[in-house]
Amino acid sequence: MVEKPKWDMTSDIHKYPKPSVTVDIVIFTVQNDELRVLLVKRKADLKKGEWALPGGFIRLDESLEESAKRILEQKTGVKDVYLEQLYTFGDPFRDSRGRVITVAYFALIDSEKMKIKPTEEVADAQWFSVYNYPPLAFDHKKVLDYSLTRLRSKLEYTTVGFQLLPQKFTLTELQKLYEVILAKTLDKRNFRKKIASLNLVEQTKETKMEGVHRPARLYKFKSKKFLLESDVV
Amino acid sequence: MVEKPKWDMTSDIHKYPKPSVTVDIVIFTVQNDELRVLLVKRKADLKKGEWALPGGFIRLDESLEESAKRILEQKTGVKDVYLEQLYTFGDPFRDSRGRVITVAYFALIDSEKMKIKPTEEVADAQWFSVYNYPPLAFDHKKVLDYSLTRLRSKLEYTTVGFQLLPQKFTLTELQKLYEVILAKTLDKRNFRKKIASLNLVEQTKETKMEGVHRPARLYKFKSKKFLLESDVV
DNA sequence: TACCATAGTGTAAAAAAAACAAGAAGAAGT
DNA sequence: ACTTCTTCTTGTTTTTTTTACACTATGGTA
Repeated sequence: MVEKPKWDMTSDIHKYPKPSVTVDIVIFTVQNDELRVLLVKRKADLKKGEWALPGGFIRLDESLEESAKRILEQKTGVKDVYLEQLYTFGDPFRDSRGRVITVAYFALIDSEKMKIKPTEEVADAQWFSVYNYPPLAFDHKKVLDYSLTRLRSKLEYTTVGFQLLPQKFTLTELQKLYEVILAKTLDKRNFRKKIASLNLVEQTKETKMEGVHRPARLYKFKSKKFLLESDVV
Repeated sequence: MVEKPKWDMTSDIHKYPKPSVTVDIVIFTVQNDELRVLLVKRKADLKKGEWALPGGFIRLDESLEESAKRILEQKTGVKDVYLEQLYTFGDPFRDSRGRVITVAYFALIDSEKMKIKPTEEVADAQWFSVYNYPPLAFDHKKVLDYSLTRLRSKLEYTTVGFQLLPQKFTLTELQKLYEVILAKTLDKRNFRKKIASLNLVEQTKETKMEGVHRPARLYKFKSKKFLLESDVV
């Protein structure tokens, strides 16, 4: 066992007042043709019973992203999801208990993973439509609004959207996903032409029957790595 | 004088360990057809004499943006510049003195304002080409790299670039600005067509003589407010 | 085998982006 | 006053990208 490196606690920097720092995560999924966000009912002293974004205090020996992953796993039981830093909110009085700065992340979870059974920790977590959710504690509405804008924007010029689908999916499902998030309808032929031109997906030999009609071809992403390439900035 | 509101210091949240939080600013300007960044020589105990991004510890009663503005003014003597939150860096050991999380901002200063005489505070600040600057302390190279990517990206789909020019400017100056930041040449006629179609600038009646040749028409932005409209996300 | 519902596909028009060159204007030198 | 020098200014054609739009294919069920 390696002894963890420590800091120079005698340094002058420790004379500056320190704020609390939390990580809050906006976790999106698409379920039943609806864009949903995960909210938790607060147990902590302040604002008990109110709904809020899942979050928690960072630990000093983990990076911000590690904090986010830890909290994400605690609250949802899932790992290995798309996670991206969103923005840092730090109004002095956004929390009456103290100066609390929160680094907001957004996460995308595909509908398969999302079905994972809730642990005890997760008991009071619930999915809400982004168009219809209860009042939120702190400035979490602002955080949610902002992340929704960002998600829509990134959907247009990156491939983040793919993170919300299971490994194999039909083109209609993919299109529906875009339509649900962007809240507008898209032309089927143009959409397929676009996807084809991006050269990111390939046919499988499987099909999927969804009702009493012609079954749809299943597709898969060509490469997982490739997905993040265009996500810089 | 109004008594400042305070926090509930008895709350449980104060039992969680707190990191130090700083704000670092990547201040860009364009000078002599070069994209430059402002760096300061460190006076503090650690890494004394090394170059770093201007920055400082936040105060608990000011917002992050207020902190950034304060530090910006201390270091450059200028106010009212374009300022945008970039990213928050928080690797546990990015600073050996303690856990220090830094919220990075980037600022754009036009070449006129930039000429402001340095105060004592600013004595050891210096502009460097983004292609040729000294080794930086901490993870500031990473911060600078990231902000450069972001600046280039935003230049393509927003009007941030206009922040780097004085009130009145020629179209050639505007084009040169884009060329310098994007590090590529642009077609003069297409560039002007584009600018015209954006409908953001208007002719003035003045011209500017730059050498022994035909003088160029000066333009100005139609509205300052308008500039930020497309800067969401 | 007829019906139902969605899957799957191509072409033409419009808009946006890229490629490309010549005359205009002012200053300086003759 | 006119020639020269250097940058300013402007338009058309081609290519690429985006949008609009409608019919046939397929498998299951009645």
